[in-house]
Amino acid sequence: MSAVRRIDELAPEPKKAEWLDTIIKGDCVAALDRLPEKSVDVIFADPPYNLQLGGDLHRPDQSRVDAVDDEWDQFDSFAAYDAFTRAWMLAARRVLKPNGTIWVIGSYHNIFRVGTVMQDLGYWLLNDIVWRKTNPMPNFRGRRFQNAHETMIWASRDKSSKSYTFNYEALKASNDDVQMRSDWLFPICTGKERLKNEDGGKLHPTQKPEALLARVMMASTKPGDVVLDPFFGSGTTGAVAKRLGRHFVGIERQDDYIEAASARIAGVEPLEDMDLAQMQAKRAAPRVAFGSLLDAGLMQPGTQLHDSKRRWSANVRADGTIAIGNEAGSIHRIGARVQGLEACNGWTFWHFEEEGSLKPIDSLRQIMRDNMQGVAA
Amino acid sequence: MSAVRRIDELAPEPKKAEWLDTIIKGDCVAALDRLPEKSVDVIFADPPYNLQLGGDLHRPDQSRVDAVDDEWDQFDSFAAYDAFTRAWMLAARRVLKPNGTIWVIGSYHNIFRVGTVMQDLGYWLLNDIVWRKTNPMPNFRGRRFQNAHETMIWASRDKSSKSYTFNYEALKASNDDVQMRSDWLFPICTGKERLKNEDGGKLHPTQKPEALLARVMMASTKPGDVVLDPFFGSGTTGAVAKRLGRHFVGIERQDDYIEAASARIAGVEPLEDMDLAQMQAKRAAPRVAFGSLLDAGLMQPGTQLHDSKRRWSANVRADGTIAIGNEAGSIHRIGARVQGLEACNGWTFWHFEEEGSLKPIDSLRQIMRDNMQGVAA
DNA sequence: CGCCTTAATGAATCCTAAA
DNA sequence: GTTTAGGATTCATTAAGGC
Repeated sequence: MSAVRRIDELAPEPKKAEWLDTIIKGDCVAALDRLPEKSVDVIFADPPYNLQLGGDLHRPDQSRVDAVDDEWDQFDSFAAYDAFTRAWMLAARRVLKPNGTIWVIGSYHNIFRVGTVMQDLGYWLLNDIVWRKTNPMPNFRGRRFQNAHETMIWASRDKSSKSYTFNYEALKASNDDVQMRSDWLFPICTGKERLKNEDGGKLHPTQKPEALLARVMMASTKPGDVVLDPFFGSGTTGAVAKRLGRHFVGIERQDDYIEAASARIAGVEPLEDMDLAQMQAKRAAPRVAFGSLLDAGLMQPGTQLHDSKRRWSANVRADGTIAIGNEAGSIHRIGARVQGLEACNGWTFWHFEEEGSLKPIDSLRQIMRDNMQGVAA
Repeated sequence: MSAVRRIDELAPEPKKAEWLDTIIKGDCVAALDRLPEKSVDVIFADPPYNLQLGGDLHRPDQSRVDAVDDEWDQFDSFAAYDAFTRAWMLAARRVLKPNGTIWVIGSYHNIFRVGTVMQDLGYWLLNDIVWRKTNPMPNFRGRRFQNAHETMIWASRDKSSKSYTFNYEALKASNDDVQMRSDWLFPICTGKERLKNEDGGKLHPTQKPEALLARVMMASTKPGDVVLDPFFGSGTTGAVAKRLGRHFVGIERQDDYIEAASARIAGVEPLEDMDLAQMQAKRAAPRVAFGSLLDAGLMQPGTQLHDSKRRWSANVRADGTIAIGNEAGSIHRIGARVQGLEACNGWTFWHFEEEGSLKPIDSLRQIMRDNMQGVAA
């Protein structure tokens, strides 16, 4: 059980080892401003949305808002919340790697303002995810629908960042081989998982279930990634990150939360590397050129290739192209041309004859890849 | 079958009989400005989503996705979209009765801006409702979660309006005697319900299902109420209003939509009063994904799975896949692979050890389903 | 007519490494 | 920064066509 370090005052330009897997005490904007730019892979944020933010609310003109003053009107309070949101989101964006992504969770009270600010700051929305609660609090007055969900926004740092982490294949495999949808079903955090205070009451009003964070991290991070939570609270982000072999950084203002989160995370046992291994994505598999099948002797020049229904046939040539009559080109281009399509995956389109039946040439590529295993790229 | 009147130029200060159950041609702000203030009970609005699509998108079979690229969905910037939204929402608010409510539907492209504008204008948000689609379009490139829902915002005119219509008891009775949640499950609009153009293609790119509108009206209107739709389109709001014994007003710019909506509504037969009560929600059998067993703590990463005769063993990984050596995949794919089969039901094939005997993992699925009782899948 | 196979399609911000 | 080319990617439902 390794203790969790706490940082009361982060030094300017700190080394990574100083802040990794720590909880930083303080205001989230001030702490974020001390962290190096482009240093975290994913941010998970559960910002407050009640307007009593302990005097931290400032109007856009920097005048301070008294959060319990009934006199300021609705517009003032929304503007103050927007300014607060803009401030921490801007600071968070500086810290995020160019291909990093951010998750923000909220309810209808604040999520629309959060989403608007995100778009205005240049974040590029990837999905909005609905957390459907199996056991939500009932509506007691019977004047509205039971508020049975919360909303998460998942966004990349920029419109142009395309290489963000998304473990599509693993998510699909874990979901009975159909792609993961934007609506997730989880129970709210109760029972032994819920941290209690000395009175036996709940320590934190909005502790999120670990299962929710686990799916977030399994979807959008790799083992060893750094996950930052600027509103650390009870430390769910840290606990799940540690269990899943990810690094965390938490920022939190309240001492009681920091203490509880530290103890909680210290008690977490990380999973074995073997259990954390990532399912190999096809698009990440080593590139195999069709010509290399000839080099390896798995395919001979002059072999006839056919599509699965033998509508078309092509001839393999010694230079790694295939030809139909006078037309020659890659397995992909010729496959596309015969079908009159823009594109075609030649590996799955073309087949060769073996023992009387047609087998896709992709099976030969698999043999190539198996042979390459253990050979440095 | 009563014809639907069309109004090309609404007179100033028109009598109610002039505009009730009509379709007004023109820009929605101009038309709204002609209607009397505080004259409609509920507004349902399906504004442009500002989709901001890039190039073409193709399905894996290379067919092209017919995208929403209509002129009315093009905006130069978020600011332009905000201005458009503020204008029509302000005009709509003048027309709404003090105890009236408004529904606005959108996706993550626009709904955050819509919600922000609503709050800024003084609308008081009552719920955000998630329309979960049973049959959404997949994500074809595997780069995001399948976008499987849209969001509706339900709001009253003012924070102070308390006497808005909400048929709590009727909804609860129609929902197996549990209160209606904020997540609703409906199929998208297809089949015979979908209006077609002369070419047999879809008449309108975003026609909403009648079931969705029916629940909206059953929840928030009384028979005889007036429902206004400022983006009338194919006239779903009018068709459902007429069927449910409510009045409608539609505003629409395009002649072809007005004509189709008129014919559609003229063919609607209003329900008998008696039948109005029994609008029932459809429930689906809950589908359980293997990964959700891990989420729920019923299965731990690192657990060994075996077939019933212990010929093969596999290791459960944290991402919800299982692995034998280097090969990882879903319970179904790995089960199929070890047997050399095309397919396999992993739920019945794989077992785990408990108290010395092997139990199928399907028994854990049953526990999940029991826990999920009452929550539509 | 029924049964089985194939095709079509829906509010979509949907690729990426190498040259 | 650009362009080029390899080659990876889909779920539920309706409707039409074949036999």
